Amino acid sequence: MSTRREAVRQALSGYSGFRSAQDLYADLRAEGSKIGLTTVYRALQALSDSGEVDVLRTDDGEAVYRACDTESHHHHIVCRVCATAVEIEGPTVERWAAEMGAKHGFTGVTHTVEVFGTCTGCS
Amino acid sequence: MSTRREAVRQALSGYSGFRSAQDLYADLRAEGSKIGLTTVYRALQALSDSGEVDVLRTDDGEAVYRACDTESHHHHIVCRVCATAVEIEGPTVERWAAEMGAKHGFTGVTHTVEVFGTCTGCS
DNA sequence: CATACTTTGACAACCGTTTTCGTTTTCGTG
DNA sequence: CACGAAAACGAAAACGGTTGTCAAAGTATG
Ligand SMILES: [Zn+2]
Ligand SMILES: [Zn+2]
Ligand SMILES: [Zn+2]
Ligand SMILES: [Zn+2]
Repeated sequence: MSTRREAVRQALSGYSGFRSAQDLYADLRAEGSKIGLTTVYRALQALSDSGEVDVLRTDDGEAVYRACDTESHHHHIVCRVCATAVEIEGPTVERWAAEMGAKHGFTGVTHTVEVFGTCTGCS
Repeated sequence: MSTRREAVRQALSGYSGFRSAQDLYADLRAEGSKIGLTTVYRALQALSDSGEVDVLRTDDGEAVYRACDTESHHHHIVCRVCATAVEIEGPTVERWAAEMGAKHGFTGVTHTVEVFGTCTGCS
């Protein structure tokens, strides 16, 4: 694990919500780092490949990242205002997705689930 | 409803799966239409605003559209190979999302759910 | 026709992301 | 420590999907 990648990981860990590559780049530069945008992208790609961070696309196509507490499969409920994310797990939705796949004859079924709302602090 | 917008809607209706703006543009030009790419984007935006088509983002950030059978809230199971989509509904997942929101004190809870797999024809 | 209003499409601009490529840093070895 | 190979780095250019611009074409109304 290179120093730069570690810096990106730490910058991301400082937030409880999702953060874009450009946000993280700005954060790191603001605190004096001489890191390049390219390296931020590379670090995030590597971290997401290894399952250490979650990635999702916003409605306008931007990729946002989050350092998750667990590497096992889970989902998030994200505040629309402050972007704070809470990790949620649910056998219910896992079972439901699998059943839906089986019911329609699909194999190798996966799913993406995101829940949005306004958190207690923001409402 | 202008002629162009109707043409886009029909081009989209011809498929059972999700289709990108550029795909639809190519389709229309291939069948002789002189439509411009800008107009395709405008038509899709209008159609999605009015709830007549569903939009989602692929993992690489491209927006894909689908003319849905119903305008009410529902989800899809999409074939990873041929992009055919089947509409699915489930009180289970709706209830689960609402419960998760309530449990963590979130208000105005919404959700996005996509299921992927390989359909019978492609596996 | 004349006028006002809307729709269209070629083209350029935009913006997040990826590629390129020359430089710097890191690391194993003598 | 010195050396060379390999990996990491960052600036700038390229890329690709999407959106903005603006003049031309279409449409309705009187
Ligand atoms: Zn909040
Ligand atoms: Zn799941
Ligand atoms: Zn298929
Ligand atoms: Zn739902």
